[in-house]
Amino acid sequence: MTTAIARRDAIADAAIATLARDGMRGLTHRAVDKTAGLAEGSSSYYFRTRQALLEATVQRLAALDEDLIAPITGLPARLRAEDLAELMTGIVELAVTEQRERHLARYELALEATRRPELRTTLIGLGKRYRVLAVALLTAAGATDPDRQGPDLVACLDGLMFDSIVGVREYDRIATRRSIGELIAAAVSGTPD
Amino acid sequence: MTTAIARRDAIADAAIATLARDGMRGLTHRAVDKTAGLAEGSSSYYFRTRQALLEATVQRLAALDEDLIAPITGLPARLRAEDLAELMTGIVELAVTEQRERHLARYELALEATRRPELRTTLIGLGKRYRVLAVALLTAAGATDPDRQGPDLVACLDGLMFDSIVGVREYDRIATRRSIGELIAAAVSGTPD
DNA sequence: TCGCCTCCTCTACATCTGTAGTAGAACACT
DNA sequence: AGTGTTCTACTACAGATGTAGAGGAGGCGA
Repeated sequence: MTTAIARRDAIADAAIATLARDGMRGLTHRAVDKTAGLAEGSSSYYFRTRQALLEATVQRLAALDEDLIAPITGLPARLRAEDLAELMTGIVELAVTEQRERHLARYELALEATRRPELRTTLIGLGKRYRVLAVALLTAAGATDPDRQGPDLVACLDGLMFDSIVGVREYDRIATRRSIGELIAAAVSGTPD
Repeated sequence: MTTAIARRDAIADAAIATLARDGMRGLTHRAVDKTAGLAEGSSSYYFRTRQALLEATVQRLAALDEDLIAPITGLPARLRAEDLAELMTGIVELAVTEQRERHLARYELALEATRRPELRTTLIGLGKRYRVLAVALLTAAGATDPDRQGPDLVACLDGLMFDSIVGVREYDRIATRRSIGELIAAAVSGTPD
């Protein structure tokens, strides 16, 4: 049975890779089979409908991200703004380099979720996870209005990532570090209302 | 002849609507015909291949955005940060309400451009347009490093928009206005290096 | 060894899609 | 009016796709 789960994960991983490479249009059972190196019909057997395949893919995506988020949740109650900026820069850097594929798939699925409620609930959960984390971190860093600034920060970082991932702008760690530092500094020593 | 251009624009508009409603997967010649209220085969006649249809769609998108950008370029050399924030808030508000459809299509095409160089060049041009404008506006507002902060600001605003457009977060003008004000304030009175 | 059951692969099939050819309508010009 | 030309719409067709069922390989218990 553990093999079946592994097989399902492998298929979901192949779906992520296919999604990143060929987009939503290229995501077919047959393409996933090929990417996974499995016999034709395999993904169609494990996920009988395309909808089921998509749901498994978002869930896999959420699980992968969870592995990244979990270690961070247990941070100290107080945090220097510089350390927070460094942490965020690391996350962004990872996203636009090693995990580029995963995030491309996430953007594809985010758009698809516009039309599929079942995907939306999973993605909303994942988004909330990030936002709660950001609020906690900004609170620990002494932000002026973390409940608003947390979600904003997540959205801004995602925008910067999107730009680096789909745009031409090549990634520049120094500039990114400075930009993120500015964002966090604005939240921490922001103009109080 | 002017009719032919109008017809092409109408088809491209229908393609944008189709893209927003059904995604890249739902963008077929037949679906565009139906959305445009034209006879089957019309879009296939004007844009023989799907690639041609996609190219026309991004170009139409760029033209529509240009109508929005052009009036702003002739702004005064000096600008108060508050006025800039107000301007940007207006643009974002427009994007997430009336122009939601258009921006959904833009995100779809941005992802597709990952795989199609012909789309990429047009979208890159459009992105540059926005970035140059942002640099000019931030310069006029007295930002500390407009060449970096301009593109950053565009990316951040796009991230906020993406969140409002595909996410659950319902749009809140007051909060958005405050967030954008903070972003601009950070750029203007930012920590000098 | 035999029979059974689970898991997987292969195959079938109806439908959809991209693309291009063909025929007719509208129009301009003589 | 007649004729040629351009524009538009319909149709054809090969290939891809979603989905599901049939068949077999391989293990497990008796």
